Amino acid sequence: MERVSKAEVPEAVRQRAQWLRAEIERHNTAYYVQDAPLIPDSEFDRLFAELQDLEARYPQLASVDSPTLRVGGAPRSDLPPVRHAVPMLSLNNGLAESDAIAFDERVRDLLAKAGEPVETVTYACELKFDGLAMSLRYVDGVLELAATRGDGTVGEDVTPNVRTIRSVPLRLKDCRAPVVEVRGEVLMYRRDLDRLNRVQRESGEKEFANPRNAAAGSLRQLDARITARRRLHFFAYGIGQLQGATEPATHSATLDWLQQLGMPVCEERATASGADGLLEFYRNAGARRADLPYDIDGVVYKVDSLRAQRLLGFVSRAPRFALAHKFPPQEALTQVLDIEVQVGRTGALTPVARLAPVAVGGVTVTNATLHNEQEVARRDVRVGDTVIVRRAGDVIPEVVAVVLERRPAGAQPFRMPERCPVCGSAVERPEQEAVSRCTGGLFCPAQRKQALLHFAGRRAIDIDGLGERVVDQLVDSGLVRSAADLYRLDQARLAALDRMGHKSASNLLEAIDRSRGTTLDRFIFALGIRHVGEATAQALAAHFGNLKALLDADETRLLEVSDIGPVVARSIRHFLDEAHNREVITALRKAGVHWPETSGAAARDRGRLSGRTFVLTGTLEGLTRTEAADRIAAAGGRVSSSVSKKTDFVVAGEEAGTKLARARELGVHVIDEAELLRMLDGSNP
DNA sequence: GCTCCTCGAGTTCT
DNA sequence: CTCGAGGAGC
Repeated sequence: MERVSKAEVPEAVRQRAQWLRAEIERHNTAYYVQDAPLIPDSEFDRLFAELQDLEARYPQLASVDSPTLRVGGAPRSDLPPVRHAVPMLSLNNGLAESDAIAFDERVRDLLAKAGEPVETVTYACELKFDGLAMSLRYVDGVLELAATRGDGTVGEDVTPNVRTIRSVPLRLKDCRAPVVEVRGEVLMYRRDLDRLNRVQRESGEKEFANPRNAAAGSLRQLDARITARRRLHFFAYGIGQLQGATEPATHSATLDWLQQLGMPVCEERATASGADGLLEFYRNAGARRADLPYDIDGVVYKVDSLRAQRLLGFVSRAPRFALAHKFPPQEALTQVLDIEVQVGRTGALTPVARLAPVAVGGVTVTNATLHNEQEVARRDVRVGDTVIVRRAGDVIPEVVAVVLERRPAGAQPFRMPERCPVCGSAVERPEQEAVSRCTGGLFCPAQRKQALLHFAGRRAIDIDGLGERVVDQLVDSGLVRSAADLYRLDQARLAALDRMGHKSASNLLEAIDRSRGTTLDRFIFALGIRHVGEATAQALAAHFGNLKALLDADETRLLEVSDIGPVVARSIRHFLDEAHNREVITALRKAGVHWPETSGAAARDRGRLSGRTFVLTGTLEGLTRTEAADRIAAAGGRVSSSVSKKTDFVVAGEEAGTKLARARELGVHVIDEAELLRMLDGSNP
């Protein structure tokens, strides 16, 4: 045997630990004291985990003042402090499924060591809300004190504010216990946050980055009337101090009891057996996540038996009987490598942030739109900045905020170029409009390319295989200048292009040929007239019946079409008066593009769905959305894009989103795909 | 003149 | 999917 000297702590490690401590303290202050987090939770958790890991490997590093031994920061001074009778602890975190499995193993291990082995542990599973932890003290059944968690020992008195939350009972039902402290979470529903942020934006106040900050900011208002205007919710998930009553024997029974007392308890809870049960709950919650009206950042497992909980006890800052199993972060930090300006079909210039690739919510994000100049200015995003990127319930990533303190020296504010980055034409921004536009028109290659892509689009002329790559090549090589040129392409010239084999060339030619047979509304839509989208194109086609009537119509005639007003009429007339556009239309017809024509308003709705308005949402099984829309239209029905009182039916498929929710709100009839098919078949008009 | 309803346009990634 | 703005109805 040999004596092993105490492991030296390398200097680099010591310095890293010191830096981590300072950094964590700083963020704690920002988060708890200033209500203004500098970095996303996921980033904070990562720093915290790294420090914990270092301290575990080099125990000499652990000091009494290490932030790993504390729960949070100091309470803000302008609200009265409250000392919790029973401390409010935080939970250990896990991200991977293996963390849940390890948790279950550890629990069984410890219970066995404590002399009470259990084969399969029963757990109470709940959602982990993205809100603010709160303790409500009821004395003789009456709400007497409401306090935030603060640092876990001392929080802040926010009683007047909490009284304004409608779901918090001011008096418990049939409660004989002299003192009950209810622990739970205050949170804000997503739609209420959106509403609040709109108000903040309009009044020039700062917006809240997420529901938790909004809840915290709202609760800490010194004027409770402001809190009352912000719609907050409360869910109870446990008990602190309890006098004059015995706590039920299991955690799930405690929640039932709280519910009987009139406390709001989230219905999304269950008991689960063993690690498999935990993972099932986790996956289930993950799938339901987008449907919930509030944000959750994971789930919580607690050993259900209170007796077992007591045996397991606590480590320094968290109970051993509970685990917070988090979802992959929806927010991440990354760097803005560049801000590029894209040119759209109408010449609109859109600044886009090129980002260092970063994983958010399961995908790698490299781009995020910055919408327009005002938007960039509002967030003051600059090249070189470190930014918080979020992929919320929806799919499209957005830059939430800039981490100002990581801005490199000399970073320049973004300026919209005065000349189009593609064609060099002047850029104009009409007074009072948000978007800047390239004035180059079809002279600008970018606009020409976008116009071609629009023309070839699925909902327009529908040329399969004519994507961005091919259009780029066709335009750059000078083969194609307008949509009409597409119909003059031949095998030899196509195959001469890069990465265009014989097979794909003939496929494309075939698709172009197929597209010759179309309908008038698709043709009108394909032209890409400003302010004329699918619906307006359909209205025009139905009203005029043939192309000549449309070409000959003056503004007054156009105004007779429903849904067409002065702005749209002028835009159509302007487009059709342009010699170039007339030439392209003529050339297209000469090239054999054709459609059935009628003499005018003859084709009146006679279908069995005539007069009915439909809205499609979610993924249908047998039909694509486009097919369903076409068939409804063919039967005389109308397909609209948003749900309102005037909607007759909402057709909901899998993973239906906000439209379904709105339909329920308005009491609009919701049907499924099978029912739609029955209506189309006519068995049930 | 105000308000609600719809449509158009722009956008990400697999 | 969301925002902004055009259209229509009150």
